[in-house]
Parts: sequence; C-alpha cells; structure tokens
Amino acid sequence: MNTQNTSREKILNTATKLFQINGFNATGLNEILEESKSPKGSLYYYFPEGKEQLALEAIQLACKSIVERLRGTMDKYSDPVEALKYLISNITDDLNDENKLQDISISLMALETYSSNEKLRLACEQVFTELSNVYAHKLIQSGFAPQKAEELGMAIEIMIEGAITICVTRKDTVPLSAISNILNVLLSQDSL
Amino acid sequence: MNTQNTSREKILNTATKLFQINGFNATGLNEILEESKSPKGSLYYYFPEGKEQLALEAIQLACKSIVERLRGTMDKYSDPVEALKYLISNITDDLNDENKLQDISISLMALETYSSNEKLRLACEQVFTELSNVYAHKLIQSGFAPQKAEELGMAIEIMIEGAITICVTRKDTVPLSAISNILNVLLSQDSL
DNA sequence: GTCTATAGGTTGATAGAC
DNA sequence: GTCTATCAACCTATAGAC
Repeated sequence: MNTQNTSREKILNTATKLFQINGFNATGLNEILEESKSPKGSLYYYFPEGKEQLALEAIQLACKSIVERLRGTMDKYSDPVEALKYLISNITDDLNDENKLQDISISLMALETYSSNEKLRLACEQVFTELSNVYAHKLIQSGFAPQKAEELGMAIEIMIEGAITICVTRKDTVPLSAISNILNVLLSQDSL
Repeated sequence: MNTQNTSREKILNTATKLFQINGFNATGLNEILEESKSPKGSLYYYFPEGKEQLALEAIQLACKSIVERLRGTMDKYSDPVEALKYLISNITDDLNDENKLQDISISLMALETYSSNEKLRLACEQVFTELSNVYAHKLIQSGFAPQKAEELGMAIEIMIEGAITICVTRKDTVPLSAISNILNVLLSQDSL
C-alpha cells in the first residue's frame, strides 16, 4: 500500500482513507493523528496550512488511487463494454467485502465542499474530469468518435458515481448491476 | 412554502434546508436556531431526541418536497421521455439559478450517514427507493413491462443523483444535459 | 523534527427560572 | 411552552520545550 514510513506519508494516507469514508467534516485531526500514531506537532510541521491543505492533498492522492484502479481494470479487456463490466464487478466485490468508499469515490467530499470551500471544490471537480477522461480515452481507442466518446465518458462517470452513492446507502450492490446492464445496451448500439 | 408558523415548523423547515445544502455535519443546531429565529429551549421541547430526530424528520420532509416536484413535472407529459426531459430542464434551471441542493437531492446526507448512523441511513435509503418508484411507475403507465420498468426506474434515479453531484461540483449543468441525451436513447429503443 | 500543553472557539445537550 | 445560562466535550490551531 504505502511504501515509505515517514510521518508525512502516514498522516496523509490515514487522512485520505478517513476523509473518503467518513467525510471532511466528520473526520477530526485528532482522529487522524491517533489512527496514524503521529503527534500533532508533525501534522502542522508537514501541513502548515492545516486541515485544508491535508484535505487537498488527500483528494489528489485519492484521485491517483482511483485512476490507477480504473486504468488497471480497463486495460484488461480491449472491448470497452467488457472492460466496464469487469470494472463494475471489481467495485462490486470491494463494496460487498466492506461497504466503504475508500479508493472508490470522492463524491462525499465533493458534496461537502461544493458550497463552502472553493479550493477543495476545484480539486474534486478535477477528479471527476480526470475519471471521465479515462473512460472517454478507452472509447476513442475502440473507435468511437472523439466527441461522442467524451459525452459517453461523462455519462459513464455519472452513472458509476450515482450507483456507488446508492449502493452504500442501501448496503447492497443492486444499483451497480443495474447500470452494468444499461451500459451494455448503451455502448453496443450507439457505437461510432 | 410553509403554511403554519409554529416554532416546530420553522425549526424543521430551516433544518431541512440547511441539512440538504451543507450537510448534517456542517450544520450546527445553533445555526438552525439563529436562522429560524427560534430559542434553543424550543428545539429540545419539540425534538427531544435532539439532532438525530431533527435530521430524520428533515430527510422525510425533503423526500416529500422532492417527490412532489418530481410528480408535478412527470405528470405534465404522458410520454416518459418528454416528461424526463422536462424534469431535467426544471432541475437545470434551479441549479443555474442557485447552485444548491435544496429540494433536489439528499445524496449528501446519504453519504454522510451511511457508515455512522443506521437510523438516518435507512431514511435515506427509503428516499432513493421512493424516487426510483416514481420513475418506474411512469414507465409502467406508458407500457413498459413492470420488471423492466423497475430496473430502468432505478437507472434513472442513479443517473440523476450522479449528474446532480457532478453538476454542483463543476458549478455547471453539462452533466444533466449529458444524461438527458442518454435517457432519450435508452428509453426510445428499449421499450416494451 | 518531535512532542506536549494549552489556547480559544464551537458543538450538542441540559437545568431551571418564568 | 419559552427562554437563558451553562455544561462538558470536542474542535482547529499555536507556542514552546526538547
């Protein structure tokens, strides 16, 4: 998971996990320090701007993890429909194993910050854009027209975020199955 | 908007608004009391179980508002595709006017509570189910098979929640336009 | 660089006068 | 039913010893 053992990385990794699962407002700095076994002095030494800076870096780190997973699964199949099915089954397994948003979605932080913190909102916006682009790129590779691929990429990102939100709320993975079928229909008939 | 002027209703209406827009954790009881011009004594008189009870009733009231809007717009057109287009343009107008979640979505509260408060999680789950059913009902009315309608109803709910999340994060309404097109394709070819 | 102590503010909740 | 005063607990952040 995390390679180095510096205090900075321990704090950031723990913060990234807790912010994703429980949210920005529900996660206290004390909680992060306790779970990462770090002293408060270190936090403000490494993140002099405090909680906001920590959250900003956490969003960016979460983005890296999510994109990595996404790329890793999408590259397993050349056919985009097969690749998406595999990605969705992958996320489904994770949610079944543990009903938590870690390495899955930053929707919670996005909704917590859209109206209260412009810097963090922008960081979340960038995550959504990047994820959409990964999907679009996959579609372009398999022959979709760039404009069509971009629109579909955004639609895929929308469906996955929406499905995850409702999955964790319901504590089941039916919504992900539902969009798996929809994507099948959508991408098969709507090509080129 | 609110008909009666009892302290209870003033508190509940304000809480419902603030919880939806800023979330459960970001909204303090003091803030609710200040905005509703109510004394703290009244809050605990009418909501003896405190913040949790207030949030529970707020989720249910928000559900009523959202369902009302949804039914109101869906009933304007008999064709479900036209009705959904109208609903989406309606939500788009609201978000353009003011980039806030009020009377639009409870996704923020759902994500804040899914892992920390079972009572509130269940209330949010019920909201998502109810909204899905409104869509499904509309599809059944226009000739879709019940099972197909149920699956599509959930898919519609997923897409709208996902699109709203990304809309407020981006501060634009492009995602809602994107799913409007998708729904057109999806419901036109996939009927009966 | 690490750690502790603590400041200064806010939170949800309670007690008790009226 | 209404209102105020107050509580203990928590929060983010800072100061300063080591």
